[in-house]
Amino acid sequence: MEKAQTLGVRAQQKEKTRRALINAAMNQLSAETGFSSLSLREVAREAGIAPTSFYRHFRNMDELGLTLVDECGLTLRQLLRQARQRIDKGGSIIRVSIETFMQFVADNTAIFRLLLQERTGRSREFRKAVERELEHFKAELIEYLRDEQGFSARLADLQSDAIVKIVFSAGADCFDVDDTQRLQIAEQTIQQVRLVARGAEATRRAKVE
Amino acid sequence: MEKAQTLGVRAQQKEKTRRALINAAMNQLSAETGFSSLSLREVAREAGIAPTSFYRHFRNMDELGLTLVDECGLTLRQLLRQARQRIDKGGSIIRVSIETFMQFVADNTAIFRLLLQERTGRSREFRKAVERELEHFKAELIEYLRDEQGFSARLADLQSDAIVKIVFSAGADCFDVDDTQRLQIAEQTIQQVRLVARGAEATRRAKVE
DNA sequence: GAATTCAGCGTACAGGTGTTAGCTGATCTT
DNA sequence: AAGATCAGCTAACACCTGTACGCTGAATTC
Repeated sequence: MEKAQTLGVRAQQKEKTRRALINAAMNQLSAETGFSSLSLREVAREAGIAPTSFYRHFRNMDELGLTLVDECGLTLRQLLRQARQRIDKGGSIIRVSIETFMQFVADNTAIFRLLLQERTGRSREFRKAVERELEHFKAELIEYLRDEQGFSARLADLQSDAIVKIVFSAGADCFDVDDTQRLQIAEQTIQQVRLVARGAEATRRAKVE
Repeated sequence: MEKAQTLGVRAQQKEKTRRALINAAMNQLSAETGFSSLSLREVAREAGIAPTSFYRHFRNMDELGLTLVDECGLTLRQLLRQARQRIDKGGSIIRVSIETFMQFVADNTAIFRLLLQERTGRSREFRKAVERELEHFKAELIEYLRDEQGFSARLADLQSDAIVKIVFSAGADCFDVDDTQRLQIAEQTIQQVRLVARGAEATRRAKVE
């Protein structure tokens, strides 16, 4: 709002319909259709503008899609960072992080599905974008494992990679599932991550001795 | 061939064009397009039949897609079973299985991508089908861990689930990658699976004492 | 206050889509 | 040998797609 005032009426309105387009795309994603079978015309229709006006905001649908991927990764990372600050007041970092993650998946199923789907689909550019997001998570995890837990660089990397794979994969399991089942999946994921952590711990000990 | 003789000329020819349709779909999948943006007409064209003749073989494109998913899972499982028989003559089961898996991904990128993609996409029916395939792998792994390695049911389940998640996720990392990088990924995956195994081992010991 | 910018619009086009209906002729059945 | 079956065909349909072109009028700039 504050920022919008300095933006001028024109730019303000433009930003508004840009958001409308993004929201429209997300809405249509929540349905059973994947992003690739989303149509420019339908998105424009739902956003309340003429099909041709779409081009005032994005060069094509792919550009919109990449924007969605970026936004999704960003909000998820912010959420997790907040969660980690919360645990400084006590609590298991594994538990809090995973529960936060699962809550995000439940709240933003459509967009998270986009993330997972485009990881393996469509253009190389899309896959790179998603991979970049996953790398962010991995990097933050590595930092934690090395600095706070004192793991070697190699072991921290190996561990982080495995954990990211497990957690995001578990996120995919939450799609056709109700709340109680989701909690079960979260619980199972927590245990699996602890399994990895324990394995890494054992490996470190074996190397030291 | 032997079976085909007893099938009659008509049914034989029908099976042939059915395969042509399946192959056509796989071919078009190898390109950058996901399954959802595959068209009945184009598939029929590549298979060398009229669009309308498609319906003599599948009720719609989804039915074709489900067939593809089933076939993919089947051949992959056969491959892994063969690999496991080979290791009875010595060799690490983890290494051989994962190397076989990675080789499959390299050889059948298109269809494996379908598997991963439809896991998170399109209709619920598709997701169920893929999930069923993943369950097959998990089940075989559980059996091995419980019977051969003596893990408890719960620990075998937890472990298998984590391993399947890691391995399939690693498969997705192989898409935009050359042979040497693929070998690196395989190596890393092997180490990660060993991490999980070591963690499970440590957990078992802790419980026993 | 005049000139410029530009978000959004309407029209139009060429091409693709899934699907229906009905025909043909080879294969199978009896 | 006669009749039934059925894989594959052509023609046609109603509809949706992305995008090019040029206009309008309000916001912005000078």
